[in-house]
Amino acid sequence: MTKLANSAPPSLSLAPRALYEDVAELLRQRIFKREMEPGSWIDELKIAEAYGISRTPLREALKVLAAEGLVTMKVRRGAYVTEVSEQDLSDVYHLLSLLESDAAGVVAAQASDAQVEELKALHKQLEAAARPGKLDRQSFFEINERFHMRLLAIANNRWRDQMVLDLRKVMKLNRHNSLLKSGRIQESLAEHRAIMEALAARDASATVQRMREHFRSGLEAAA
Amino acid sequence: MTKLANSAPPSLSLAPRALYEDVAELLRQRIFKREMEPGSWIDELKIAEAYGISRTPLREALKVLAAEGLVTMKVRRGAYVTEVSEQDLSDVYHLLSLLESDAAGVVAAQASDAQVEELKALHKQLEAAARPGKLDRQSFFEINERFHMRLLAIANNRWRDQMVLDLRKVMKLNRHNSLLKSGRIQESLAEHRAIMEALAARDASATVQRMREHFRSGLEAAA
DNA sequence: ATTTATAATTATTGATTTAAAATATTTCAT
DNA sequence: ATGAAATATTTTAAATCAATAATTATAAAT
Repeated sequence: MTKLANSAPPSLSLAPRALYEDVAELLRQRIFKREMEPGSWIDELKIAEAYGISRTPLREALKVLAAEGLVTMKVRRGAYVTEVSEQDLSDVYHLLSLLESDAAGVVAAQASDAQVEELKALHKQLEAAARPGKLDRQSFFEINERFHMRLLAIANNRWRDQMVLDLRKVMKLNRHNSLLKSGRIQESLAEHRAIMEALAARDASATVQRMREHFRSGLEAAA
Repeated sequence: MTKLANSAPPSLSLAPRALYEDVAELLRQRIFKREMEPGSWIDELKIAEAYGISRTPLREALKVLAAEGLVTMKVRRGAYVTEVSEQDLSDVYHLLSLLESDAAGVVAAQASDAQVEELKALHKQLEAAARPGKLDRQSFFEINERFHMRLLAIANNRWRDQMVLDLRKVMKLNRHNSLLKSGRIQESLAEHRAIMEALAARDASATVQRMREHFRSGLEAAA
């Protein structure tokens, strides 16, 4: 059984977290791993007992997950892992595309030269990871993820960051959750290249457009 | 003192709500009315006592408000009403503009004729409420709100709905929260007219564009 | 005999109370 | 005036109590 009690000396931990935060993170991971399946009810008593905690922090954690959309609460019935329909998936993907494309436009328009250089460097790593004959899928996915996250950070809107984070969590509820199919790495790279070009040219509307297409391709590939 | 206990017969209430939901709504309203000011700490004991409830449902309510961005939680320090900076306000407004404009585009492209007629009818009411000499500000604001909400509903993306709802709540934290200044009702009406035209013509990109401009004008007027 | 409806039981969530841990404040000594 | 220790306040967690929904069993009717 997973040990949950904060056994580390509290004085040493710089950013102490409340128990309900830990529980929320633990449940998140279990949900993503499909150890808890969409549609299945969450038995408070059982889980609290399994983790050796009381129901109070667990219930608070469930409220947090409900706000993220990962679980759904029914009054007097409890919480169950949210089921996402194909429609939901498409809707969420649409919003991710909208938000991240907008972020890309903001970056093209307002980022410092140093920040654009930073993205260029990440893109270069991406090219390297996808070099024909030396393709490293794992690296490619990781760097791709970093690129998107760094772009968002540079766009500098904490409210959007939070929304994108939550939406990505919902996407993870789906079996075919990857935003990037392994079959189309070269296509994806080409799209990234186009985005990078527009970004370097400080052409905001072109950047937005190309990021949208990047997402559109991703969805079609997933369907 | 506000009475909180669900004294109504449970069997009669069609959608029974948990106590923490009621508490969350109550706190929301108090925050919006500035009875609780941004930056001020929330004393769990005092509030629980004042409402005649225990701290547990109050704490669960605070988790919900935290997810909405209305309160901020600090470990071992408790919760305080979120302070929104000018930057935050501008960021949130930007996202509202992005999301609602996108929704307008979706409606232009996919709504049924009946749904467009519905919006036309609302717009007609708006025109009536703003008729020179017979201007009814209160009505205008209400109908305007209904129009935007109906548009969102027709766009039919529950995830976006939720995000817009939360963002609007954050906007309300600000003193100058109105998305529509009373000084520019005629301008606002003209913008609405332009949106309605593009919508009726089923011109999605024009609809998006004009909704964006509508929001842009709103922000400039607020600054 | 089978199916449906109703009543009683059981299990689970919702809320309160109580106990423990951490932080902030105050007071006293240097 | 500054710093340390003690006190008080406040949050966090656990345990207890209450209310509601789900289930099962029983009985009646077709």
